Amino acid sequence: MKIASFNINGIKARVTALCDWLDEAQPDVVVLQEIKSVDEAFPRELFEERGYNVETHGQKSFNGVAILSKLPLEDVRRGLPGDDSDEQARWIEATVVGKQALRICGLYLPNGNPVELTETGVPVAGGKYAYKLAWMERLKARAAELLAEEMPALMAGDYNIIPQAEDAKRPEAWREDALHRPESRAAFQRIVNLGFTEAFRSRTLGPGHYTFWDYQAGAWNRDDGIRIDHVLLTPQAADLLRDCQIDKEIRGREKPSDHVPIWVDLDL
DNA sequence: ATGGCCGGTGGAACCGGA
Repeated sequence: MKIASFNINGIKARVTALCDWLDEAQPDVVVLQEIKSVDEAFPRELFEERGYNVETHGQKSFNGVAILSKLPLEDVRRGLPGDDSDEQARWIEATVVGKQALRICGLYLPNGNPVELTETGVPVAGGKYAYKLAWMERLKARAAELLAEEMPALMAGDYNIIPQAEDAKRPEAWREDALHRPESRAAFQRIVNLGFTEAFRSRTLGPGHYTFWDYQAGAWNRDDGIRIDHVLLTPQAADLLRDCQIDKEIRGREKPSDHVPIWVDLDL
């Protein structure tokens, strides 16, 4: 079963590029981020006519996540638990019903910039960096629940985290950035440390593997990228991992997203 | 980070992104 994650940066602008990639890559399941659309405006027919079941969790203008699945989806949940006042659409999960059930979580983790700190180095309450770190605490809590269920499950999406220096072409440029600051990396590592396997790094070592290239300053032409889209597997899912790849060439096409898909192949 | 952008909104600039 091939399961992909793709931050499309706006469904309206990405209809052609997304459908072309779906037709070629033939993923069984895709989690999408930044659909930037309300549920009613999402062009679900385009995917239904390709055999996908469609579940969305959108909002106007920003954020928004979705799941496309060729197999039936059950027990769909929208919104990351832990803060009822959080209005941002960044989390959707569902169970894919096949021979064996697989729980799939799609996430769009907050960017966190600009980083605002008090004189004592504490993130300013109400600021974007504090929101990012608080969101990651909620993610850790949900992640721990997932592990406790002891079933094949994964959390895939745009984590907006550069885990290690080798995950950026120019790591020094990101040292103080919300994507790579020590607090951000530590929060990501704490989640992995609960018992997850980071799919890509479990199979591919070394620098030069990226999932995002900025539209600005010729970043793509310089291969000035960062690796910020990740797939985290529970032990029961990690045991089924056959492959994990980044579809890099997508970035060089017409009207691309600034992210490219990452996918895993699981033996189920 | 950066020389250089892009998408959405709303119908011009501006916000948000990473």
